[in-house]
Amino acid sequence: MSDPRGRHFVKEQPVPSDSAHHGGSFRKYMEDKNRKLHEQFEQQADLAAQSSSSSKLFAGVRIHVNGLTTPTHQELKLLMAQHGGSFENYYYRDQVTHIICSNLTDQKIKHFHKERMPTPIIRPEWIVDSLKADKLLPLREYQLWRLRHVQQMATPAAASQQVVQASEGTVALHAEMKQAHNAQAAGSTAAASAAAASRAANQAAQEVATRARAACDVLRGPPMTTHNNPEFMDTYFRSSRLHFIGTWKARIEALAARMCPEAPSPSLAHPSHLRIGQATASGPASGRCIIHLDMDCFFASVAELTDPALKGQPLAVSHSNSAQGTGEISSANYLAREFGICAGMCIAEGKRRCPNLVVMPYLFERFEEISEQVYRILMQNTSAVQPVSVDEAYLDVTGLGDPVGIAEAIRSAIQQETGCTASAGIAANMLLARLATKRAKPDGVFQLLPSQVDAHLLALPVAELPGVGWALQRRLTELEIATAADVRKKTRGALQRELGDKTGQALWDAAYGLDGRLVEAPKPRKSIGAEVNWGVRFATENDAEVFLDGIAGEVCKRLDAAGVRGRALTLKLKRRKAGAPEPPKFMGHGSCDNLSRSMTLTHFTANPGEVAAAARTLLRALRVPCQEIRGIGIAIAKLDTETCSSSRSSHQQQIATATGPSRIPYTPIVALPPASQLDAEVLDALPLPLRRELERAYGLDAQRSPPAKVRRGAGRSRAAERPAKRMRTPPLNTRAPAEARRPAPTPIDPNVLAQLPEAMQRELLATLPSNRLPPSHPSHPLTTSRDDTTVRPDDRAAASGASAWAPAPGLQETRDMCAALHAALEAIASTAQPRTWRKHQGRRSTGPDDGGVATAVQSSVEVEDLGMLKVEALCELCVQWGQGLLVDNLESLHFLLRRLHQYQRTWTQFQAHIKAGIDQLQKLVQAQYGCPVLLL
DNA sequence: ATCCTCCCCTAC
DNA sequence: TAAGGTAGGGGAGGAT
Ligand SMILES: Nc1ccn([C@H]2C[C@H](O)[C@@H](COP(=O)(O)OP(=O)(O)OP(=O)(O)O)O2)c(=O)n1
Ligand SMILES: [Mg+2]
Ligand SMILES: [Mg+2]
Repeated sequence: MSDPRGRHFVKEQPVPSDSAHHGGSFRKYMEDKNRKLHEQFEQQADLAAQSSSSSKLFAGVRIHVNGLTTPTHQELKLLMAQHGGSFENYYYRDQVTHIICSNLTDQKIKHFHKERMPTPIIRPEWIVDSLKADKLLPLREYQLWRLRHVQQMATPAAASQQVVQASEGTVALHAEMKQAHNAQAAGSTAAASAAAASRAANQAAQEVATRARAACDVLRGPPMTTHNNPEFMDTYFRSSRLHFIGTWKARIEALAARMCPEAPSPSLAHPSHLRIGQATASGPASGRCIIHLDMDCFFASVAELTDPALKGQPLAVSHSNSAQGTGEISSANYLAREFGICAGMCIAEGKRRCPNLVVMPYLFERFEEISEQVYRILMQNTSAVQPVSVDEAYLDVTGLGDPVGIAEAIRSAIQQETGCTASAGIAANMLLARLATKRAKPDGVFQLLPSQVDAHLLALPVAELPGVGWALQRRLTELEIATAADVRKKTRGALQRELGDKTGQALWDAAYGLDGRLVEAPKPRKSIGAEVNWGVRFATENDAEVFLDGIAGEVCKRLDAAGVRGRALTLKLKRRKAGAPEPPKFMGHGSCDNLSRSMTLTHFTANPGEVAAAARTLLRALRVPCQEIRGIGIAIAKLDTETCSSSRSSHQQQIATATGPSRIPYTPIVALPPASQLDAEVLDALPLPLRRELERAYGLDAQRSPPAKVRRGAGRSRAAERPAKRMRTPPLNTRAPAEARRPAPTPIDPNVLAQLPEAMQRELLATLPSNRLPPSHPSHPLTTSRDDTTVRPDDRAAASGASAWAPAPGLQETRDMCAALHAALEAIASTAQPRTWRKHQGRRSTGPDDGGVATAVQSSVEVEDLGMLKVEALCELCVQWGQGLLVDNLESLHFLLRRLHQYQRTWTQFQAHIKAGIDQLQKLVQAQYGCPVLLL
C-alpha cells in the first residue's frame, strides 16, 4: 500500500502489463477502494434518480472534497450523485475537475498546488449556489486558490497559524484588515477615526499605484499582443517577470567583471582538500562561515519606494489590478502576506483576501538597479559571493570576523543605500544558512549555531528543505515522511532506493544539516535557451515556423552575447492535452504535454539560419498540429566554451541577411563533408559515441521508438506520443495481390524490376504509392500501414480530423519501402554468402537501364555476382524513390537515406552498391539544397 | 559501466 | 485581460 510509485498509475487507464511488477499492490488497493466507492455512488445515484430533485447540472464535474465542509462530504457526494456529477474520494489530478474545500492552510495549498496546472479549489458554496441558480455559476467567486509558486511559510509555527477561514469570505477579511490597521485603537470613536484615516491612506496609495501603472502602460503598444504580431516575442519578454529573473544571471556576469576586485577573501580552512561534494564533517565545506542574504519581498519593497504614500499599505506587484484578474502576483509585502497573499497567487484571489491591496506594476529597471547596488555592497565585504538570484546570494566570510557583525553591516548598508531591507542567515554551510534566512525574515539576522541545528531541523517539514518541492513532498508523504525527523528514521540506503541515488542522498544529508557545497563564483552556463509558453496560438504551420525563427534569432542573440556557440539543439514544445479546454488564465498554456526533441549538429553554431532550420526540422519531427501548440522554445547546449571571439562578426551579418522561412532548407547543416567523400572504414573506426551522435544529427523521428512501457518516475508513458515499436526487422508485406507480381511498364525502370526475384517484386510493388506504379497497374489499397506497431498512436491530426498536420505524405510508404529493402537484402545476403569478395567499385548504376546491368548479367556466373546484381537493382529503385521525395518530402528522404546508410553498414558486402545509391541521391540533394544530408 | 535522450523537478 | 522563463540536477531506460 505504501509503494510510492503506485500513484503514477492511478490515472493511466490502460495500465501496461509490464507495470505489474512494481506498484501493483498499491494500484490494486486503489482500484478496489475506488470500485467500492463508485458502487456506493451508484447506489446513491439510483436513489437520487428516483427522487424528483435529480438533474444533469454537474455533468462532467468530478469533485474531490478536502477537509471539513458545509455541506458535508457525504452531502456533497449525494448532491453530485443527484445532479449528474461524480465524486472521487482520492485526489487524482487528471480526473478531478474541482477540489472542494472550505479551509485552506498553506500546507494544503502546497499539497494541491505545486502542480503544473492546478485543479481549481472551490468553496462548497459553489455547488449549493449553482443548484439554487439551476446553472453552473462561474468559479471565480468561489475559487480559493488556483496558482503555482506557493510561498513557503517562514516557520512551521507560522504555517500552522496561517489558516484562512475562506468560507467567511470578505467579511472575515475586512475584519482581519481592520485588525491589522487598527491594532492599537482602543475606544470605538478612536477606532472609527483610525479606520477613516486608514481608508484615506489606502486611497492615496491606490492613486499612486494607478498612476504608476499608467506610466508603465506607455510601454505597451496598442496592438494587444498575440501571435502573428512580429513584435510579440520582444514585447512578451520585456513584460515577463520570469524572463527578467531567468535572464538575470546572464546579466550579472558582466557586472561581476567590472566590479571591485579589492575585497577581503575568506580564509581557506582546508586548502589541501580538493574533494568536492563531500558532506562529511571533515570535508572542505566544514568549518566555514556562510551568510545567506535575501532581500525581503524584493519586488514589492522596490515598488514601495516609489512613493511614501505606499508605506504601510498591503502591496503586491502584478500586471493586473482587476478584481477578477488572472494575472499572477510576483511579490507581496509582509503586510499583504498577513492576508494570506503570496507570490504566485492570482490577483483576483489577492483582492478577495484583501480588497485594499495596492497593486504596483513591475519596475524592472529599478529592480535591476537596486540588485546591482546590493551586489556592490556584498562584493565589498567578501570576495566569495555566489549569486543565487536577483535578490539573493551566499557569502563565505570564514575568518573575516564576527559574522553577525558582518551581516548587520551589510544589511544596514543595503537599507541605507537602497531603502530596502534584507535578511541574513548565518551558519556553517550553505544549506543551514539558507534555512536560517527563513527564520530571520523579515528584516533580521538569524545565526544557526551548531548546537541549535538539530533542534531547528527536527521539527522542520520536509517541504521546507531546499530541493523538496511539490512532487517530492508528495512522494515523501506517501512514505509517511513529514519532517526532517522522519527522514532521519530512514537509512540513507532506503531513501536512495525509494527516491533515487542522488535524491535520496541529498534528502538524507539535508535532514542532518549536511551540505558539502562551497561558495563559488558562478560557472559558465552549460546551455542557453529561450522559450515562450504564454500567448502561443497558431493558425498555420507557417505561423508556427516563423515564430520559431524568431526564437532561433533570440537564442542566437544570447549565444552571441555570451560569446559562445553550441552544437546541440533541443526543441521544446507544449502541446495542449487532448480535450483540454481553453485555460482560465488569460492566454495561458493550460494543461499540456511537454515534448522535446534534440539533435547534435556536426559543428558549433550561433547562426540564426542554421538554428532556425534545425529547429524547424525538429518541429516537424514532433508532428504536433500547430493549433495544439501552447508553448515553444529552443535551447542550445554542448557549448563551445573557449575563445571563440573570432568569427563573431561574420555572424552579425548573417543575422541581418537571415532570410524568410521558405528559403531555409529544413536541414541546412552546411559545410558538412558530403557523405560520399567519407571513407567508410575510417568512419567505422570513429569512436562509437561520435558516430552515433552524427547519425542522430539527422535522425528524424521516424525510427525512434521507445517501447510501450510506463516509465517508473513519470506520470505518463512516452509511448503515448511516439511510435510504439521499433521497426527493426521489418515485417514482410504478405498481402500483395497476385496481380501485383506482373512486371509492367512503369515509372520504375522495368528492366531493373524484372531482374528481381518474383517475391521481391511483389514486395516492392506492394509498397509503392499508386503514383509510382506502372500506369496500367492496379492500385494497391495496402500502401497504408498494416503494421500496427508502427502506427503513431498520437497522430492526432489523423485521428481527430483536425488535420493541418496530416501525416507526412509518403513517410509510411517510405518506411514500408525500406522494410522491403531490408528484407530483400537480408534474403540476398543469406543465399549469396560471399566467399571471396570481389569489389564492384567501378560499377555504378547511374542510369535507369544502362549497359551495366546487362554486362553484369552476362558475366555473372558466380553466386555473389547474382546477389550483387539484385542489390544494385534495389539501389536503383531506391534512388528513383528518393527522387520522388526530394522536392516535397524531405523527412521521408532523410528516413530513406538513413536507412540506406544503416544497411550499408549492416551488410558490408553490399556497401559499394548502397553507397553508390546514396551518393547519387546526395548529389541531387546537394544540387537542390546546397548541402547533402548528413549521414553517419 | 557509461553515455545519451527525453523527460521531470526545483529554484528564483 | 496578460505577459506561465531559465538553467541545472537528476532519473529511467535504451544504445553502445
Ligand atoms: N513565484 C515567484 C517568486 C519570486 N518572484 C520574484 C519576485 C520576488 O520579489 C523575487 C525574489 O524572490 P524571493 O523568493 O526572494 O521572494 P521575495 O523577495 O519577494 O520575498 P522574501 O522576503 O520571502 O524573500 O523574485 C516571482 O516573480 N515569482
Ligand atoms: Mg527575497
Ligand atoms: Mg530570493
